[in-house]
Amino acid sequence: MKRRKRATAPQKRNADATRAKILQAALDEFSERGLPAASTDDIADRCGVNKRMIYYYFGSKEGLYLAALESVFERFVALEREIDVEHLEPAAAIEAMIDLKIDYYVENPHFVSFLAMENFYKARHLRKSKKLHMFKTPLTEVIARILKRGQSSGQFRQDVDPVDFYVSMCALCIMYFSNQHSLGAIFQRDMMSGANIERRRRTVVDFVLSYLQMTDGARTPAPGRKPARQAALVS
Amino acid sequence: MKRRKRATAPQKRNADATRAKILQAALDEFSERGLPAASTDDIADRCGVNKRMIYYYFGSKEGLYLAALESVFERFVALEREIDVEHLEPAAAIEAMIDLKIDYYVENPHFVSFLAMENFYKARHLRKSKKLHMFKTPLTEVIARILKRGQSSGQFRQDVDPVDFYVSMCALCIMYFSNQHSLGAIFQRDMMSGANIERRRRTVVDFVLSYLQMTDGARTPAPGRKPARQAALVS
DNA sequence: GCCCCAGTTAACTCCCCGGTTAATTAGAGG
DNA sequence: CCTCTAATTAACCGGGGAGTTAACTGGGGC
Repeated sequence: MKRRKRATAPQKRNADATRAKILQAALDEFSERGLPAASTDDIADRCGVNKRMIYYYFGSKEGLYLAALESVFERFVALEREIDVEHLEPAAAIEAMIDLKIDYYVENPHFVSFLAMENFYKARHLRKSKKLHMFKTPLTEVIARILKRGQSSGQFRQDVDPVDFYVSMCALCIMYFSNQHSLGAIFQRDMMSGANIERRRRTVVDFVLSYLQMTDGARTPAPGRKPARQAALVS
Repeated sequence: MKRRKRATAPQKRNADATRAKILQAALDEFSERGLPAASTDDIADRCGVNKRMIYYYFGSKEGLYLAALESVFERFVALEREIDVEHLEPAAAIEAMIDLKIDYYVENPHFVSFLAMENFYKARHLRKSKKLHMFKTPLTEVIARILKRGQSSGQFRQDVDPVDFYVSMCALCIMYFSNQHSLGAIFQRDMMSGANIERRRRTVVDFVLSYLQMTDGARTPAPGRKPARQAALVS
């Protein structure tokens, strides 16, 4: 009799529920303390599961970390895949994407933490992930289409590389959150107050649309612009 | 006879040299492995100094980390303090600041690492620093002056908050480097190739100047812009 | 030439933590 | 009701790493 399937009160002997509880606890622990400082004992305590279960389901601490990392990225990319802005005016579509990103960062600090952590460790684990190919953000293609629409209607400039543009948009959105603590400490501001977040949102939209709507070549070139200094660069 | 002062071959019994060697090793170790994974034994080995010396000079692993963090920030702020762009045209001055930042990030990955690490740990150590007040970047004032010049000559838009603007400029510059590994893995690009860095430099300058030179109100407002959603925000 | 202490050393302690062993039990299938 | 296995548990192990102890020494001051 498999009367109770799962989803009711998860008591004893429920593989999926146990796995899920561990994963959630890992998400919390890793994003709070970081990979090296996180302890498997604490993760087990957090979710009231025997430590051995971590090794039973995830093999090792690193295996658990990788699973947590993947789950965070999967959810993020899934959201970006859902967005539908094809029916919007190009400028409104760009704005909608910025809103999506900022809202996501506000509501999912776990993602911001994992991204920062993973970059600190040179994306060692991300690169190892078999799901890496799934993490290529679908937004670059959405952006490419929006840009094309905006360009053919004459609203947007012509010389925009979608990936490069995506990085810029992303930078304007995420850095405020990923660096909120140093910025907050140095400028003595509460970066997470509603008013400040809204101000940020407006600035980002303003920046991005200014760039896109700037007529090609209209920008005053700085006089005496020195050529790119390749010599100073590594590799 | 204090014949050899220091700076020649630093052999035995040289407090300053020992302290400096430890600090340098700490810089390397912490930025490579992170605060929790860094080991005092390894730091001692790295610079050929007895582990006890770390405790003699810095009190604890955390004390050493704080000293390293402060030294990294001090050097960064010192550089920003040195820059002189008052003689340049406003647009060229902005460009010079962007160049300064990008060059610095390219040449000082330690700074990028420490900044990311410190933010991951919610700026816990930075906030504890007695030198925190020294880390308020002098660039915001420089920026304020440049903006004023650009505004009175009619080249720049009027409604720009210096701190907000600084954050945006900084975001466009640093995120490319702080997130180089995840971006590189996902987009399969070598973010640190000379050509890609130069492309980045041009894009950032383009973004920032487009924003500043955008005539107030010239930007097409997106139709149907929904009002700011305060409700969705935390606190 | 001697004293004294800042600077240096090796050896040690203790505990935390990742991972393992082996025994135990819930419950599905026959 | 019995069996067999997936799931769960407690107890244990070994290594690494932060921090300490106490002995020692180079060299400046007198």
